[in-house]
Amino acid sequence: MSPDDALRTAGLRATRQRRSVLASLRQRPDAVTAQDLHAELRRAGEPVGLTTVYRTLTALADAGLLDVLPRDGEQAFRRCGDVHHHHLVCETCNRVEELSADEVERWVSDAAARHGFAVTGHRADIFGICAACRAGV
Amino acid sequence: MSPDDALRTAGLRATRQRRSVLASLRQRPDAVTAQDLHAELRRAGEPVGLTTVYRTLTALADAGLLDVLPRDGEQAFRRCGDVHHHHLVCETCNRVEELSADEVERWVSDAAARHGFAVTGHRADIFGICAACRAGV
DNA sequence: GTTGTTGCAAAGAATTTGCAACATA
DNA sequence: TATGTTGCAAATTCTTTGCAACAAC
Repeated sequence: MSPDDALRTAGLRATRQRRSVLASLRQRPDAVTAQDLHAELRRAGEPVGLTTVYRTLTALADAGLLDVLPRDGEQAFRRCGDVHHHHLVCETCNRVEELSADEVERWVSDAAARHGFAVTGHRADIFGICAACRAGV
Repeated sequence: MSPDDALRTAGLRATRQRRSVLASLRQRPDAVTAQDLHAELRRAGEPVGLTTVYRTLTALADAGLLDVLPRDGEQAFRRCGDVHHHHLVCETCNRVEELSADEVERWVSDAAARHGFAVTGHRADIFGICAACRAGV
């Protein structure tokens, strides 16, 4: 999905600021804070008001285009490709890898059905230490 | 695990305030905010300073006894029975049911091994609408 | 042109810290 | 008794809002 498509999906106009925010999010697989993203854009010479960063991230998260994670006292956002969230997270370098998982899909349907739930989404994260970090890189 | 054991595990002394916080957490399956927990304890006639609530929740989360979730702009905490987190969350009433799942355990090991990760933990959440909420209760 | 968006400054909340009195082991 | 804990008030963030200038459709 292109940045402009994403914005359309969220019912937002395509502005320079929002494109910058989306472009930055696309490049990073890990979660980022509004404060950090604001600082990063400023460093990159594409200044966007902190207020706008907050409003854009919140709007995208409301539209279901971003996941929200807690990150010591702050809210961190990360893009989520689709309705299914399967991640492998390194607790040392915070890098995130996407996973695909048929077993999980099946488990989700079965478990929800057993409990009488209508599924709207799911998330499966594995936390660990990646090979590079274990090697001390 | 008893409240006092939990505190010992976290390397904390057993005080009246911390026991109150833990007792309150035990009774609720859903996540709670430091602010809300503080108000609740005050209503229950077991006043604990807001500062202490924050410090206790943070310490327990650091010790791995609590999960931290984002809850619009605030951090919500919920107890997690063990290292495995499998929840069925109703997006309407926010009730949380615990799940067990062998399929998920297997998937976790396999996926991590394929990517060279050393697993430290995992989490699998299913979001949906529970039967009661769908019935309009 | 109409309506949505931006960003500043200010307000509002959440969370943390300093420190003296107090409780636990 | 030695050390960890509490809670108040103050200080620090993080996040939201009011509003006038500006940009997208």
